[in-house]
Parts: sequence; C-alpha cells; structure tokens
Amino acid sequence: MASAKRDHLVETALKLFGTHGFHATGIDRILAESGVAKMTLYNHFRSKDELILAALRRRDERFRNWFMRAVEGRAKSPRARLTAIFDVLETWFLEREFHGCLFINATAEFCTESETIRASCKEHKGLMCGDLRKLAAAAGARDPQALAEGINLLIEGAIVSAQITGNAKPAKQARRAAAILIRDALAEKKSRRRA
Amino acid sequence: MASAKRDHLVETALKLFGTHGFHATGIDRILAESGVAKMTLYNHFRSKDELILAALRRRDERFRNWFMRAVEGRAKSPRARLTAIFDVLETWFLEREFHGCLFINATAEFCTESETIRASCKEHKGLMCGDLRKLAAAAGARDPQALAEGINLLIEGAIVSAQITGNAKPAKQARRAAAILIRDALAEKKSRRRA
DNA sequence: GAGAAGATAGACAGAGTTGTCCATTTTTCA
DNA sequence: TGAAAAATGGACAACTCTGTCTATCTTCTC
Repeated sequence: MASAKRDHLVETALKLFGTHGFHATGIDRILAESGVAKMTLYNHFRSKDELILAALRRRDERFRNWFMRAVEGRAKSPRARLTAIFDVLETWFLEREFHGCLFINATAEFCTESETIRASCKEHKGLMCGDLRKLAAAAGARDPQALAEGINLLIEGAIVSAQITGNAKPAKQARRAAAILIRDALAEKKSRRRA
Repeated sequence: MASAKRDHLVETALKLFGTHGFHATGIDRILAESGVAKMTLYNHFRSKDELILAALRRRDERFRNWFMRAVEGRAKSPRARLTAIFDVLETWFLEREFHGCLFINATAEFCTESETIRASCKEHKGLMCGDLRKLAAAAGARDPQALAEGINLLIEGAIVSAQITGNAKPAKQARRAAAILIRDALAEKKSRRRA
C-alpha cells in the first residue's frame, strides 16, 4: 500500500506544486523530477487531481503538526503560545522555499473547478482554526471563538502579505496586532468591550 | 488608442481570469467570449502576459476607486470609516461573482514566473496600504502606520477566508477585531500600550 | 527457482496551448 | 468619396497537456 514510489511521487509533486503552482506543473515534469514511470503514477492515482489531493492531504498533516509543535516548543503558557504563533510564522516566511500557503494557492487556482480540491483546502483551514480555538480557550480568553477568529485572520493576512511583498515583515506586524487582541480578550471583566 | 475592441478584450479577460483563473483561461476562450478575432488581440497585446497585465491594471484602478468611495459613502468621520471598511468588504463577499482578490490569486498562480505580474500585484497592495494609512492618520491614530498594517492584515485575511470558506462571515470577524485595534490605537496617551 | 506483482520506457491519441500569417472586409476620418 | 487604419476568419505551426496502452524488465515472496 504505502509504496515507496507512491511516496516519492507525492513528495515531488508537493515540492513542484508549491514552487510553480498546480496548472503550471505538468505530470511529465513530476515524473522527470521523481524518475518514476508514467504508468506507475497512473497505477497509484486515477488522475492528476487525485495526486493533487494526496499532496494536499500530506501537506495538511505535515504542516499542522510542524506548526503546532513549533509553537509549543517556543513557549509554555497558552498565552505566550498565542503570540509565539507569529514568531513561528516568521521563521516560515524566511525559508528559502516559502511560496505562501499551498491551500490558499490551490483555492486561488481552482476557483470554479475541482470541488473536492477546494473542500480539502477548506477542511485544512477548519482544522487550523480548531487548534487556535483550543489555544485561545486554554489561555482563558473571554470569548475563545472570537479571539481565534481574529488571530486566524491575522495569520492568513500575514501569509498572503509575506507572499506578495516577498518579505517577512508581515509576521511582526501581525504579532503586534495579535498582542492587542489577546490583551483585550484576556482583560478583566469590568472593562468589558462594547459591541 | 483606447479602442473599443481592446477595451472589450480587457473586460472579458478580467471576468474570465477572475472566475476561472489565469492558466485555466485560454486565449481562445477569451476570444470566443468577446467575439473578437485573434489577430485583433495580438495587435493590441504582445502576449497573453501583457493582456493579464492590462487586466490587472484595470482591476487595480477600478477596485481601489470603488472601494474607497464605498467606504467614504458609508461613514463620514475617519474613525467610522475605518470600521466601515469591513461592511464594504462584506458587500463584496456577498456578490455572486466573488472569487477572492485577483491580485492574491495572480500571485498564487505565478509563484516563480512572470516577475512583472507579481510586481503589479505588489504595487496594488502597496497602494491599498497607502490609502489605509491616510485614513488611519486622519482618524488620529497614535501610530497610523501600525494601525494601517493591522487593518490591512485583517482585510487580506478576511478576503482569503471568505474565498476558502465560501462565506461572508470573515468580514464580520475582521470588523470585530479591527474595532479592538482601532480603539487601542485611538486611546489616550496615559494608557499607552507596552511593547 | 518459479510465479506474481510491480515498475519501466516509449509510443500514441486527442485535445488544448500560444502565437503567426494572409487575404479580405469593415470602419474611420479627412 | 476615397484612402488609411482596424478588424476579421480561418488555417497553420509548434508545442504541451493528460491519460492509455503494450511489451519488457525487476523485484519480491513462497
């Protein structure tokens, strides 16, 4: 089942889709780069779309794992972890191979086709949001859902800003804004925010 | 110069690039949809990339104009306008033809090719940020640059979240977070924020 | 060692891609 | 009205794309 060839294909596809995009990366290029025969690919995957889905699944699993572990490794208290998120983001943006979020990119490319691909992207973002909500709740936020949503928006915004400007600064900008949201969300009840 | 055919081509391309993406939209489709001959296109544009650039330029001009006017029409005071931004975003997200930000999508598709296209996207975002900074300054923010950056990230985040989830809620989430940033940025000096 | 399963190269189909060329028609404008 | 400019349709080149097929070669397991 977990063939080494299949594995290698997914890995190569992941790299190429990330650096060149989905439409711009042809099957032939993936085969050439991975040194695998075409029939081997079509033996493991029904179509290019299925290979894309497999790549997205792997990316989801790997990224969420790496991200949350990195956050946990950087700070111990839930509150500190909430801001550590943005330090981790910055290290990501500074990677040589940073080309934005694969799920955002996939959604952008498959605007109206491939419902399943878009669903996969939506699912990934939903799982990320869930992790954020848990963290916000652990930090004792007044409204964990709202804080998680705010932080999530700052993360997404930082990712696309970093991608477009080719600069890691948005991580620091987001960190600064997030600090304000966090402080507000953890403030004493007496200074309750109006709608 | 400003030929009607050329105009129609840019308009059709804009629509198709927005709904199907750049790579997925072939020249032939644009020609069929617009009812223009191929040689007319290549008479006005050196290549598909140049057509894309023209479409992006038009989009930039039109969008920024529409957006800022809509914001100004919704509120009079600079401070109220800062939050009105997110109401305008919501109306955008609710449009039937909403497929995210064309510039974010273009950056996603042309990760490593077409330097000029990516530069055009970067320029658009820079101009948007400039508008935000002016608004933040007019509202009397302690640090207009920082407030503009925070709001900008929330805008970008809301756009991609709305696109991925297929839902307009992120506009309201961003509005809520922005209100906190704005309140903080306009607070009296005595309650100065710590780093 | 034999047989099954997996992988291979390479040709191939059929469609789609951008871009070129030309002879003809339409439009514009002076 | 008449000349210049613009647009047309359609063929065409050259390439890339996904996906199929076959005959051959490895590799693994019993």
